[in-house]
Amino acid sequence: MAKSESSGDTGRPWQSYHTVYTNAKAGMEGVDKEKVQRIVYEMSKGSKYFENEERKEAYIKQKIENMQDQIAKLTDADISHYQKVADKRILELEATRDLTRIWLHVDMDAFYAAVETLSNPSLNGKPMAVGSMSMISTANYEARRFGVRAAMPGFIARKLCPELIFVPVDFKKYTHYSDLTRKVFQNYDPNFMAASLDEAYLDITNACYERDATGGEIAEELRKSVYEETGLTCSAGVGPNRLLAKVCSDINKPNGQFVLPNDRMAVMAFISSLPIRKIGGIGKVTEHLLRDAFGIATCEEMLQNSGFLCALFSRSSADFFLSVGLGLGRTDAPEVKLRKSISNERTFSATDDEAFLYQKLADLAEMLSVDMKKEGLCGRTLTLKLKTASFEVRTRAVTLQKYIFSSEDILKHASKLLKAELPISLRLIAASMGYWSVCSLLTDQITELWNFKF
Amino acid sequence: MAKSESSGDTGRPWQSYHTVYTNAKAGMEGVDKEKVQRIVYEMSKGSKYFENEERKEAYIKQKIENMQDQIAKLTDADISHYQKVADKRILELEATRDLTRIWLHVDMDAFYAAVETLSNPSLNGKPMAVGSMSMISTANYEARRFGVRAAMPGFIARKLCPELIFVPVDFKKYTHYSDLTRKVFQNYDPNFMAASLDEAYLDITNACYERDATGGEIAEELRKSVYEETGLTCSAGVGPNRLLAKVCSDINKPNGQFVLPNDRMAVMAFISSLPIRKIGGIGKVTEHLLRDAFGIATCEEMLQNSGFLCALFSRSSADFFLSVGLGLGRTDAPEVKLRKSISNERTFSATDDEAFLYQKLADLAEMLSVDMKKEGLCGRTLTLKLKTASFEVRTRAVTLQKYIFSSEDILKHASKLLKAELPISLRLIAASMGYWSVCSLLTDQITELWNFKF
DNA sequence: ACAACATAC
DNA sequence: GATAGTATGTTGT
DNA sequence: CGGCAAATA
DNA sequence: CATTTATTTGCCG
Ligand SMILES: Nc1ncnc2c1ncn2[C@H]1C[C@H](O)[C@@H](COP(=O)(O)OP(=O)(O)OP(=O)(O)O)O1
Ligand SMILES: Nc1ncnc2c1ncn2[C@H]1C[C@H](O)[C@@H](COP(=O)(O)OP(=O)(O)OP(=O)(O)O)O1
Ligand SMILES: [Mg+2]
Ligand SMILES: [Mg+2]
Ligand SMILES: [Mg+2]
Ligand SMILES: [Mg+2]
Repeated sequence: MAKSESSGDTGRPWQSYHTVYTNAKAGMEGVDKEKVQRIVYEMSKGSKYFENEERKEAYIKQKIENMQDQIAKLTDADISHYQKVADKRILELEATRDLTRIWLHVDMDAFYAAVETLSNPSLNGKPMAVGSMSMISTANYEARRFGVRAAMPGFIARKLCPELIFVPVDFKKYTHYSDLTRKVFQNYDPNFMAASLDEAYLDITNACYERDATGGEIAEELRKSVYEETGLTCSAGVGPNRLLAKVCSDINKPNGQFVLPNDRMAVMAFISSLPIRKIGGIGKVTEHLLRDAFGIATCEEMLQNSGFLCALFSRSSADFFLSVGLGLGRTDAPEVKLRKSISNERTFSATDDEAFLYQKLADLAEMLSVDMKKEGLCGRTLTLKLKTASFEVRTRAVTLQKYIFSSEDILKHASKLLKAELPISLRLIAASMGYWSVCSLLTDQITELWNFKF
Repeated sequence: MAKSESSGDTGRPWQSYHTVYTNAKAGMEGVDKEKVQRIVYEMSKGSKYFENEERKEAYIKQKIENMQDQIAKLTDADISHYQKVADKRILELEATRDLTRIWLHVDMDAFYAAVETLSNPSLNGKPMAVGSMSMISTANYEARRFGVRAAMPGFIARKLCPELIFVPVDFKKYTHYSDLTRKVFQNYDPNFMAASLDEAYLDITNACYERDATGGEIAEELRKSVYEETGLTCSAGVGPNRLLAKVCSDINKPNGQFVLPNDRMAVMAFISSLPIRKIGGIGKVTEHLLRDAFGIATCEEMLQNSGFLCALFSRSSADFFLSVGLGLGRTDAPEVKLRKSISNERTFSATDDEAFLYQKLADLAEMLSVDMKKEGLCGRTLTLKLKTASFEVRTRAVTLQKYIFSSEDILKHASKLLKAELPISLRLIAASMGYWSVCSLLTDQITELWNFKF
């Protein structure tokens, strides 16, 4: 037992430090991953952040071990029972398969960085990152060759690439260009679903029919049009559902596309050897958990372990894993969706100075109130989020009788929540409001009331 | 019964919340007391502090009712008995009246604030308070016009006066200026009695004789001299004893003086309509108690109720009340007085973290030990004072066989006292030492021992 | 309803 | 010297 | 002696 | 958000 899997003890400690940004991503092909990993580890080691990551890793390891124990405890009877459940469920899911729609996922290439390069063409060809010494939002492909990645702190990125140019984040620019891309998307699907500033899902079934074009042709045309309107390149994926389209858009990034035909065999072949981590919704923790507890690394292995998955996960999780194994995804028309929460947060250098913390909270309350007023929102649940000096995250919430939106009300209740945690040394505070069912949009009277103040 | 005194139920709840700083004081003449009272109430309402104040008020009310019951139970025989006791005692006290000495009480005007204004003349004319958002030690007269007062928390003061400037406490400055004033006092009475950093009692009988001057003239001269030496103004009261002199010094504050002649008729006239609260030693509770239980509001009413006072109070309290009615006070030469205790205390945000509380106690023990060494003191009674999260105050004491002074000894015994209270959530800890009769000054050997450390 | 996690951009 | 900000969904209590 | 309350600057 | 600190005195059990 102790003989196998003895890596980690043998003098390469960096191999066990995993971060979001030490992962495969488009543009990382020729990178010396070992070297990047080592530098990231050296720069992180000993920091409060690192220590917290270690605690988290230990917690996850524990969780995996618990799951292994549970698996070991399953009787043969259990196993055959859950296998039946799984098989039945697979049939039900299979029955929902819809190969009648053609979905396209489009994702801009190195979006913020590309926009900044348009604004300042002298950046062209040079390794560049958008963000600060503390945090990078994205990097262009030149920088990615050095291992520089979104979500990597700038000071580590600079170590990987000393000539790296830093450009501060400027949201106004990105929303402007985002709007331009969306004008293009509109032409192919008036009901397209924006997933973020730089990506969208389009149901191009009608577009293909109307223009008598294949999905691939539509994708070419759309990408060309986006480039003409914005000067920016993007990548596209075409497939029978949104989940697959998204996977496809990443395959030939940057400035490429990939089409998965609406054919069950093609889908199953595509899926079979696909690493589960490529699927949207499966992140670092789920990847490790499924690998270490079940030996699952590819999507087809989801199906091979379907009984165990049904035995150990909730209905909704098991359904998700099985549909991943089947290459299923949503094909339904996007519904109009209202936001469910609104928040803001700020990081500062850790302190237990209560006057300082209160002032931060007051600032957040004020900003939050302004944002709520801009959208005419009124909420009932207030959540205070705190990150301690040691990176531990806590949330504290209250649900009120009344719907509120003024900074005074927010501050009043948030203060109480904060007070209950004092004394405490913090590096971040967030204020968030939510829980408006429908009725909670600002009533006209209240709107008047605060308009009066302006 | 229910008809009279129905205030408090009728929508003005703030009228029943009394604090030390909602009281008459020099400089509060043009203040809208109702408004101040209301704001103080609004800012306090709902806090832990407020809730504790309510408990205390309820307790006092109970005490007053008990006293009323006792009064009601007095038989005619009791009454005439105690009246005789009182009359006799009044004669005895009257016999001690000494009109041969002239006492002067001098009290600096807005002392800390005035010193801070000397250090930073740009503060001149602006409302300013010395202290923090939690507690104000004093305020200048500009601030007092807004209702800002010593012992008022800063955050309430800011509500009363948004432009209020806060200056942190700086004791070194105040002792320096205090020393300067005392050099002046010395010239008028080499044995003057310092009552605090900013006030003193002087027996100016000799000074008047030597300079062939009246008390008023001496007071003028002294005040002028203090101003010349320090740049600070003060107020003075002159009278036949210390108690009266102190009352007088407040009458024409700031930068004023008042002389009460050494004449029995003048004293009785002065005393007659004087509110008892003006007398040093009669505070909020005694004022309410005497008013609500006996109907006593002025000093002369002390004499009119002398029988009841003797019936219901201890000998020493009754004597004090009667002498107040007679305008008597101490005229004897000040004896050298040794301090009887030495203590320090610290408030922090309430916690039940035992490691934290222990650390606080260790800090206090260390500070206390240092202070004791500075004065060469050694004590035998150690008192631990605790204030719970709900502002309840507790004290726990031990008297030891040995006299101690080292931080280790203090901590050792204080820890035991604290441990016995755990678990507990505290907002303040104090350590105090006392009980050295005479012998308790540091013996030479011990002195050597700790000198060795320096 | 609340709190902690996981995930994504 | 330095590890973000905004939003959503799931799980367990 | 020990605990609490009141008072003051 | 936030209601001090240091000392003395008196009462009660
Ligand atoms: N932690 C983060 N991870 C990814 N993107 C982030 C992050 N924080 C902010 N962003 C912003 C910057 C990106 O330009 C934008 C779009 O993200 P994403 O599409 O994942 O990467 P990208 O467009 O920069 O590069 P590419 O899509 O070519 O891999 O979102
Ligand atoms: N409650 C308190 N807590 C702490 N320090 C105080 C308190 N009250 C007064 N002090 C300090 C600050 C004062 O300047 C100093 C002298 O007090 P005091 O003579 O009563 O007031 P004052 O000198 O500030 O104004 P004035 O005498 O003009 O009314 O003692
Ligand atoms: Mg992108
Ligand atoms: Mg994207
Ligand atoms: Mg004074
Ligand atoms: Mg004074």
